[in-house]
Amino acid sequence: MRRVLQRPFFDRPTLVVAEELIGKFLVRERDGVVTPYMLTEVEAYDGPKDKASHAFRGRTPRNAVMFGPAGVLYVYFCYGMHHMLNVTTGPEEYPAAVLIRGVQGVVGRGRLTKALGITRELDRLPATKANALWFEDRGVMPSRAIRRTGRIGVAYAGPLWSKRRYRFVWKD
DNA sequence: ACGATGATGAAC
DNA sequence: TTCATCATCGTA
Repeated sequence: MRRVLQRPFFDRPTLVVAEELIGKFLVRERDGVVTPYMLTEVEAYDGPKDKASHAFRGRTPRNAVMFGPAGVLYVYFCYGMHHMLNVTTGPEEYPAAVLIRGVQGVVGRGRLTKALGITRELDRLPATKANALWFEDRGVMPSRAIRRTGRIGVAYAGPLWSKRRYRFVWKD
């Protein structure tokens, strides 16, 4: 079984998409080489009231893609040296996305994008076509023991938002 | 614990 | 046009 995840998968509540992405595969094609990576760590950024989300202060040129349709890549540059990879979720006009924090063998968002060669060239590209970067269901059963924790690196948003268990990690 | 390093967005 | 901030990481 090998199925490219389509818009209906992403066009659901962000927390549902985030949890279900664990155990799915992020597939990267570079120079004709296709490499699958099983997703092990993600975070949800959910709606205009989420103080930790880029969308909290409304639509800007950078975050506009979060307000668009689901299943689109959102890649941005942070701390002057790291690229962050997200995929948009939920209906149009509702700003939400899932941050990809780790895959099997590569932990950490900055490291992940560096290892897979992900830059803003991929920003705003659809994640639903088998081209450059996409997601697949390869039939791996999601672990029943997915761990849920607060999100990392968002203390500035205050305890209410940083402690919400919007982070999903494969049980290992 | 802290510096690197630059895009971003808000203020002026 | 400035300026503080930042969904981080490596070194100490």
